[in-house]
Amino acid sequence: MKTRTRILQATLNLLEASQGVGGKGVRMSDIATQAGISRQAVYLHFANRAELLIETTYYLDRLKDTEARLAASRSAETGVKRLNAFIEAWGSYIPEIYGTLKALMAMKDTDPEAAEAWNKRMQDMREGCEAAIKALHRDKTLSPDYKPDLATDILWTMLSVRTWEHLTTECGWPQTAYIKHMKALAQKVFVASA
Amino acid sequence: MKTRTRILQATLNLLEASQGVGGKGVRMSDIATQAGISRQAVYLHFANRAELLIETTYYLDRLKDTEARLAASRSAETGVKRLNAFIEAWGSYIPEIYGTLKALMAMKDTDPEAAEAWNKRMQDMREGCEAAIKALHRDKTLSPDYKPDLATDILWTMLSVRTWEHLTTECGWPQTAYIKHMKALAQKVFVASA
DNA sequence: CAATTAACTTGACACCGTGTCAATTGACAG
DNA sequence: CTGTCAATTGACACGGTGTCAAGTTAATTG
Repeated sequence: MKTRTRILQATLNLLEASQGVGGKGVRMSDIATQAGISRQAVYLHFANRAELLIETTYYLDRLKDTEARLAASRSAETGVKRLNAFIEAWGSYIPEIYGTLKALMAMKDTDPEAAEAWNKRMQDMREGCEAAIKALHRDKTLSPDYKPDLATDILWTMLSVRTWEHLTTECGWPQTAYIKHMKALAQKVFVASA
Repeated sequence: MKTRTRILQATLNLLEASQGVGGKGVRMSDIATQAGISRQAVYLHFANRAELLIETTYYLDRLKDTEARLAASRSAETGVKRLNAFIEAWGSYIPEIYGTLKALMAMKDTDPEAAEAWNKRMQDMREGCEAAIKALHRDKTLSPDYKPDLATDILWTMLSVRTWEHLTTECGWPQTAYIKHMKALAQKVFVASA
């Protein structure tokens, strides 16, 4: 296994682990140790912490095959099915990548590159929301209370990582409840009542 | 003006200002300079950065008279009015305290005392949500789709600082839109359709 | 008036984590 | 044998927090 990959994998392991327990920041030296190399050697592969974190998210995407997951929602026939499939896909994806996303979120406040990477990811996610809302709109099943743009903003916010974090961590919802209630809520809010 | 108060006021000014522009962390030395004293002197009044931040939030509460604001929602006759009054009161309060809350949020990830202070605040806020939902429940106007506990969780999440942050910063909603749409959304989700 | 006390100042320093640099080692390839 | 690549070691700068000791200043009090 290439050293670069070992570093990425080590980062992933540590972010995953620290998220559950202490939650305190994973250091470059921790990552190096876990990867079995010296701290300085990490910098032979990644310019800085921000770059490493960003590359780790790409590595994760490859591992989890993000694209394939979202394909399901794209092929749904009706707008309602598409909305549900998207919530299911994205909602199930969050817990798998949460550790890494959390580190990126923390970093975006101080590092402009991290902020950009984060924004790009969230913008991609927004497109998924927009597509689901537009599918409803074409089906004439979008609630007349909302124009597509507004509905997209609200859905995007509902499905944000922060919202997931709040419901599962602060409210203690199990993952299954999150998916279930989010689907129901989206239905109630966005789908025109028959 | 007592030095302690000057420090608190300086902290407030800087948090308010940095939130709008750079957003980068306000340092102890910045606060000291702004208060017109030496960096070390700050530690004569506050044990550490976390304590200073926490005390600053209390200072803010006193300045803004938080209690009085929430009184309005408590005196509403109907559940629906209470819900609206609470959204109005809390929703208008957030932008006034956002700078300070943001600093506290950032700190809670590393400092256990800050985490506790944050949780306490959010728990207080949750009580406001719970009271509004219970008022709906007593009026028999709570949507049959939700038990009070579940509705409280959802309202609490909807009105969280993170949600406000997302809608105003990421989606670019003006404050007026935030209040308007939150009221409408809460109505739609929680109030039983006549 | 002299002594004390509280609030603050200055300068120095330890600790941590990030990032950099120079010199060195070991392995493998032509 | 020589060059090169990947990694190692040790040292160091920087920024931010927090601590400590010694000195100043002004008000308080016997």
